Amino acid sequence: MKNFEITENILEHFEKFIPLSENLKSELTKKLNYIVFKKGEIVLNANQVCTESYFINKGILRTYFLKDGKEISEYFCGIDEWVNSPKSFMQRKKDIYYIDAIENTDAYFINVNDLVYLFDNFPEMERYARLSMGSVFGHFMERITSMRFTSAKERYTHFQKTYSDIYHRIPLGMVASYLGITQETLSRIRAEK
Amino acid sequence: MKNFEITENILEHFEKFIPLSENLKSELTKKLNYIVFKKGEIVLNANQVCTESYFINKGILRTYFLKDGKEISEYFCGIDEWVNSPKSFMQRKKDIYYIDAIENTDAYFINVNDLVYLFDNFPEMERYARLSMGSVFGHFMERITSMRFTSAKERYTHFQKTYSDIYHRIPLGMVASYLGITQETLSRIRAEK
DNA sequence: CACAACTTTTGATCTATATCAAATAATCAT
DNA sequence: ATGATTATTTGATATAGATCAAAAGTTGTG
Repeated sequence: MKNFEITENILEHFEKFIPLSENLKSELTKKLNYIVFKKGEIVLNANQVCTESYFINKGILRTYFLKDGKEISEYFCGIDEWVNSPKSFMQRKKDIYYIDAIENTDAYFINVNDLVYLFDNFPEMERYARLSMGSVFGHFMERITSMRFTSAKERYTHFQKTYSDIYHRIPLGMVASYLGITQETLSRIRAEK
Repeated sequence: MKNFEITENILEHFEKFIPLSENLKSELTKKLNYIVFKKGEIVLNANQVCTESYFINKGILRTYFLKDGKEISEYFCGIDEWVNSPKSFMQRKKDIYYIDAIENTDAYFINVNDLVYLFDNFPEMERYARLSMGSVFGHFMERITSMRFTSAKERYTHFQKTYSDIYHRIPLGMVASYLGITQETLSRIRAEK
């Protein structure tokens, strides 16, 4: 039995991009499920197909991969953001990314088959996907620039800005690998001012 | 008078993602135009709204911006790729990016209003946009990783792979800024092996 | 609540790449 | 073609941030 109240904020999220017909609203409510993760819990393992996309209602999920046995954080997602392993989810392939919960996290999720069903039956969902993806694009470009031409300290400042609501809740080591610097360097940067 | 032969390869490109109805084919043919740029020519200036998206038929276009008076290459596009200033084009805002021609370049182009018309009237175009954007996503993620955790030499090798067909036609200085290293370092990397 | 297991900090080197400077080499316009 | 620009290479030094090592702090669990 689905709780309508629960799905309110995610529906509002869709409505930032497209108008929702009653029909689509009810289909979304049918296809979306709700799940709770405990801090530290693995949401997705590497080397398996990511069949669900998660929309965070509370908490933080992280995508990471292993390089020389160490966890490299790829990105963090907080409230009102979608998380999945992009290539894996869209192409139904295995990929290197893990997803885990940095905090106790509540999320909606939708299965890839149900999403495809929505794409096939509600063209406005295609528009939603195009527009919401577009808004992520700019962030990626900024990050690439940030990685190329700024000092460790500037990158940390930039990180604080782009993740202003959650940055203080993420452990230092994870932030360091996200920024492409060592923990020691990040610790010194934090210490200095 | 539109030359149908000219538009063949771009239509084939669309058909990699979506089936094209005769109707959509004819609309696309109507909305697409053709333009030729000479080597060195500016396609788009910074600080003005990018109203056209270019699909390259021959040659190379480059997106770059200025940092401390120096050109920083953002990306290069060769045959069968779309080029525009993403934020500017999608949000009709001014942005910092320039586009110029690295070689004599022939391209189709479409105006943003015509593209919106197509999105509004052909839902399959929304799907095309979603799918083709998705394929760029993976490249962005790889590049971010490449920037964070690899040496200058590895980055150059990665660059040669991702731009295997055009990398040797791009001047060294432009490649260096794309990789986030100095010309001197890149020159030494090239010299060594 | 105590001790084991992480996480963060601090300190001492080391190194890849930047920076500065100048010499060649390639390209372009007259 | 020929000199003027512009791009690339080569050399000498400087430095941000890595690496290695160990201490201090924090967190979670029986």
